[in-house]
Amino acid sequence: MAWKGISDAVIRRLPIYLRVLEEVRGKETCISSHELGKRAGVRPALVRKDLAWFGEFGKQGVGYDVEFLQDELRKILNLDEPLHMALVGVGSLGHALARYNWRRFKEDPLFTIKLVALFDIRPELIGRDIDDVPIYSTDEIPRVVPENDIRLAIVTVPADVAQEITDVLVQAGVKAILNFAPVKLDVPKDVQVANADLSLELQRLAYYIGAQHP
Amino acid sequence: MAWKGISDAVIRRLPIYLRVLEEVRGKETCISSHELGKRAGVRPALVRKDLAWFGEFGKQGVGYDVEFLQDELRKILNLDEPLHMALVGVGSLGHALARYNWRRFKEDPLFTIKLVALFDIRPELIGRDIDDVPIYSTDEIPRVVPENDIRLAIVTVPADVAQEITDVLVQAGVKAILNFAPVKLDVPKDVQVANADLSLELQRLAYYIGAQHP
DNA sequence: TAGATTGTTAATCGATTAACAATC
DNA sequence: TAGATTGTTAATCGATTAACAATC
Repeated sequence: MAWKGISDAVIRRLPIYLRVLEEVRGKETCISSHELGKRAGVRPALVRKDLAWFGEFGKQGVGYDVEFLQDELRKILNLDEPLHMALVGVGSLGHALARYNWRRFKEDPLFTIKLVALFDIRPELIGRDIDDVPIYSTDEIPRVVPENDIRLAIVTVPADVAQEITDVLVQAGVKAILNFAPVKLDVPKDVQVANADLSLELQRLAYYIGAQHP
Repeated sequence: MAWKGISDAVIRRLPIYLRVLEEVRGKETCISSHELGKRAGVRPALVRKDLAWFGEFGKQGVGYDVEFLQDELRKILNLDEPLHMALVGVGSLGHALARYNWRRFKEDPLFTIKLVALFDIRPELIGRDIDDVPIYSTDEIPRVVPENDIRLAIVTVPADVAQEITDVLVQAGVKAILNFAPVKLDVPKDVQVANADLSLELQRLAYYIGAQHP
């Protein structure tokens, strides 16, 4: 689905709501913005405002139908159909994430993000697979990405080649990147990057240590 | 060091500035807010405002002394002295992060966050080590954490035990947690949590796929 | 019906940006 | 000195919260 001009702050909360709905599903058929907010760590007014951007999903005096809202949120987030993902850089972190994602996908039928290709530069890895996901040469990105309709990629390559790999991925049609390399990636405006920069997070956390910060 | 009431939005940018300074160091002795901002992806006015919270580090007409500013930022972030960290949950992700962090620490003398203990529940792992960092039983957290002055922890345990482990860590004196488990952790106000929730990030990215979002 | 809860508007809060006097 | 750039104030922008009429 496609909405325009909705703030990323809103979009970030939708997957959190989705997680709460998944927890609640089966136990309750209906949930109020108050309850949903409490479990998500968000004020009820903000829950209602967030949802109202996309439609009128609730009933006054009652709340939101859990399954209905879940379906709607999944449509909004493009999680109602399989989404093909690649991972570039099968080092120890890449390897771990490949296995992690695969397990997630196997266990949860609602997790539609499917890892379909791995890429690495090392010849000894190419042609092998991890949990049935094949490892290709990075040279093959321009062929394999379009062929498999891959739109999403995880980047776990060393910092010094991250930009280069990103350019190739974007050129091949990737629209969103989860970046673990400690670099700010330059991408066209129609490509989204989420940074999972562990060093930055750890350095930030360090600030809150040592003193009695409230 | 201890400052009060400074927004987390500001703190999050300091490690980014620090990274830029590290890149520039040796090449330039001085850097302007304009140049620092350009490399960090932040407007110059905001760079100056961020730094001004902590002191007057610049010189009019000149800019900021690179090494001096680096030192100051490192003091502010508590990165001027070693900081001991633990990792709980030596699964494939935990294992990868343990190796990653260790390498980072070895290679970069300025990276002072030191991984000193690993914890897991599986008997076959206990007593072994990863790159010389010993694996203890999770039962040992209450003893090992204070003994090693561990203030920071990475949590890579399954979701259903993450809260329980967190409670034990906090009880033992941990002040900041980098959480990879897909759960919202409840902690006292004086403990900071940074979430590295990959599922949430991937689901967010999914939103930006499929339509021509600007 | 009476109580509860939505969707929405207006008020508040906080963060970013623009502008500029001070000064190196 | 003249040009450049800081630290800081005021203006703007955007996001959150509070309040409430509508209505199930």
